[in-house]
Amino acid sequence: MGTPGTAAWWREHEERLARRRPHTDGLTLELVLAEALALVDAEGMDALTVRALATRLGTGSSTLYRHVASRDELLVLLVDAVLGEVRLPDPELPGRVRVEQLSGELRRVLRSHPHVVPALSGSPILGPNAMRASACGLDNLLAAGHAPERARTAYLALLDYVLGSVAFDAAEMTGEGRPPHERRSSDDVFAFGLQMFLDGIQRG
Amino acid sequence: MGTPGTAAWWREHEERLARRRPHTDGLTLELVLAEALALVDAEGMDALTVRALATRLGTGSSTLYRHVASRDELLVLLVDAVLGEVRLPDPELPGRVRVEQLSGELRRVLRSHPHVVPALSGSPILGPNAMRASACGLDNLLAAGHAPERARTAYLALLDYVLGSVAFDAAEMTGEGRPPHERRSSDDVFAFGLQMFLDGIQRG
DNA sequence: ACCTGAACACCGTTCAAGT
DNA sequence: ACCTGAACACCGTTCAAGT
Repeated sequence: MGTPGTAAWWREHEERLARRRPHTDGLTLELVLAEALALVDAEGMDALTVRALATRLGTGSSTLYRHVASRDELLVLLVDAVLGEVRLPDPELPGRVRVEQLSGELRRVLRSHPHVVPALSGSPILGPNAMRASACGLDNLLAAGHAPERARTAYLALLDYVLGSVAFDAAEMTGEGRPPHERRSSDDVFAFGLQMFLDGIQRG
Repeated sequence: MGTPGTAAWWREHEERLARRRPHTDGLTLELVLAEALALVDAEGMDALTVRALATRLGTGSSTLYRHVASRDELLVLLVDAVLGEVRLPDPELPGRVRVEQLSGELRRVLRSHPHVVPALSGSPILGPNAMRASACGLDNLLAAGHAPERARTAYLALLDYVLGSVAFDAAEMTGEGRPPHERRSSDDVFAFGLQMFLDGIQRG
């Protein structure tokens, strides 16, 4: 079945979903993922054990393996479930505004599930919700007037920046141990970097 | 003793190192970390179990706890050990060149230990080697002519970008499943984003 | 005092036994 | 056929017993 998170794995996973038949236990993959996210949000990633999740769902751990092949697979699905919360910007807006809105929205969603963030760097981000946001991100840069080649490169660089700003929160040194006037809120840092990057590609 | 990776924890850790007395087993923290890094580089982060590391060092797992308080602490120390490989740029060079060189060097070092990268987002990055590179990064931007406030913000944004490019470029869509002419090497993407950002702050 | 074997309380995962 | 209790092979960590 391949490694969870790869493009080939996602293809097989979508197929499996398409031909799934209802389980006789009351569970669905959607319920499992919703409960997993609630558990991670409430108690952190270490608390997401197969056993703890099963208990919250009122079953034994082996039952969960009928919905998910492994804990790794669960994490991959969880990341894409979170990305499903991203709302795409109004396509009537100008390209640069859409770029700003989508970047901010991705950041907002990920920061609302902080314990999921470290899982982002564990495997590729190629699920359906990731691809949906990704296609939008590329479109926005094309709409902003960049040639396809350049738009793609800019999109990838921008994604690295947005994900980096969430994952590292400026490596936590925005503040700690410094006098208040030397602190930057991570929102300020993010907005600054985003503007500098967009200014850079605009005038290139 | 506090959570591994926080500023307070690092302070206590440095104190503890200063007043440590030699162990009668042949082990030192440095040896433990070197072996841990070799193990992670060779077999990945999951292979770094306390037991496996102990076996490689020719002891039992409980012996390691005389050098490291927990596996979490080991990971924090491992990240800083990797950052110790970063070579700082020649201070005679112009500011922008130094910014480019330090960014590229940080990226190079982290990519040479890919299995350590996910651990970067697990805790703050505040160890002595991190701080050394960090001070250099800020200096470079000051030398490039930016006011202190702006230099600090730009430094934090740039760090997010560099770390993001390392943590996520593997994790995504620079290529997989696309025709060759649509692929970008992640080095191209990184260099492009870096130039756009530096152009942006230069003309601001 | 220092070290460490053996034990404790977990964990992800499997599979034979139940329905 | 579907489900799942009980077991397997681990894991990080502790601590009493050894030197």
